[in-house]
Amino acid sequence: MTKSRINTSDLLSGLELMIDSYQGKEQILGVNLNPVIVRLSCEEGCVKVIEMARRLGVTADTVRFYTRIKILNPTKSKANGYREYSDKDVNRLRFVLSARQLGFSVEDIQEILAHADKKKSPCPTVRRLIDQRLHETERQLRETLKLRDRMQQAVLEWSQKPDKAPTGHMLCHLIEEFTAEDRL
Amino acid sequence: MTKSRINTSDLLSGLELMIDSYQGKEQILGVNLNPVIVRLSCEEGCVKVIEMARRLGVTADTVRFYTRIKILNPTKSKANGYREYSDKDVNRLRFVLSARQLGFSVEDIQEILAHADKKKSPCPTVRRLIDQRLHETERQLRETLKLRDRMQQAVLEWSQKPDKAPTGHMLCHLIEEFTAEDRL
DNA sequence: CTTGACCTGTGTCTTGGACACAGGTGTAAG
DNA sequence: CTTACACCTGTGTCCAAGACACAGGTCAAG
Repeated sequence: MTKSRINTSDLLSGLELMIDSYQGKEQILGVNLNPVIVRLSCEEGCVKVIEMARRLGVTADTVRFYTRIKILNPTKSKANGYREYSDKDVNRLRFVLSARQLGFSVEDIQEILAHADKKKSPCPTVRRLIDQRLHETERQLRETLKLRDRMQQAVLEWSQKPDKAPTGHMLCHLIEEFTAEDRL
Repeated sequence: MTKSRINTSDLLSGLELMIDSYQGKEQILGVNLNPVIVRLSCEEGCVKVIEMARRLGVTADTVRFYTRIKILNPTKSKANGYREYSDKDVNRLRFVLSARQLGFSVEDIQEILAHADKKKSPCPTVRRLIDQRLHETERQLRETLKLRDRMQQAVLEWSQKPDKAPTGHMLCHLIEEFTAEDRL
């Protein structure tokens, strides 16, 4: 992210970003931005990996990852073999990231997208899956909570205790005495 | 765990378990159990993988795992190459499991044991590490809490909404409408 | 002798990317 | 034209803490 000088690509990126935020308001501005957009992209609605990542605030590796596992299916430039992501791909990735924010696993998302791609409503699947994931998250939450309480209790008790060297049957009295009294 | 018939090994296991719980109380019983214990074990204080696992309530794979990464260092029977765990190893594994319960990573535990094995007090390390892990656990807890709240909110809102088929620019209106209104 | 339980070492799988590497491409500057 | 550099490609490996698999050896009971 350290830019010592401004290059054309950066300028175009910034311009695209501005255009993004004005999309749907062309009539307000009194201009049609589409020609500009088209001029900016390499061929036709082409977005390459880094652009894609920047637009959605993730790393290029994340975009490559979702491409690798076929959640994203960009076309390939005949000229140089570069991946070309369409506006639909951008939307699709946005969807994937939203779903991840809701606790769906990547596998869940593949299942959901499989329904949507067959024009069938993914909603029943979505409702079923979030119930599962919510239960798991709640269990996870309870466990993490208990772990934190144990850890806090340990820190508290240990603050009253001195350091000691290990003995024949005691490796660390802090840990061993804590769990001993903890269990009973 | 399905035992259709009782074999010698099971009997011995049960006996050892009983003996375990009576350790240190031989004078009360008026008998010295040591000869019995020695008779039960294969050679001298030998405990094999499954015995080890059973005693501490973990799987044999866990015992093998800690052996593989050198946290446990059993001797090897010259006769058949079986690992032989000593009472010290049992203690050591108990320590490891206690430390895991307190949120230490396996790597942490290796560091702690390295100190103890050099007869140096592991306590300063233990205190430093639990501070780190506690902070991480608290961050984790906050994140899981936020995730759960998002998920609960989604389930709540979705209960009022119908299923819909995907459209050209909408893959699943539940997810996309939720995050759209969520972000603003 | 066979059966079945147990043992060994080694390798692979899990999540959601992150990182590395070898080699190709596009473009701006010297 | 060359060079430098940013970007692209595919592939492979890594993370944590075990779980699981597999091929082959060992041992006691029937």
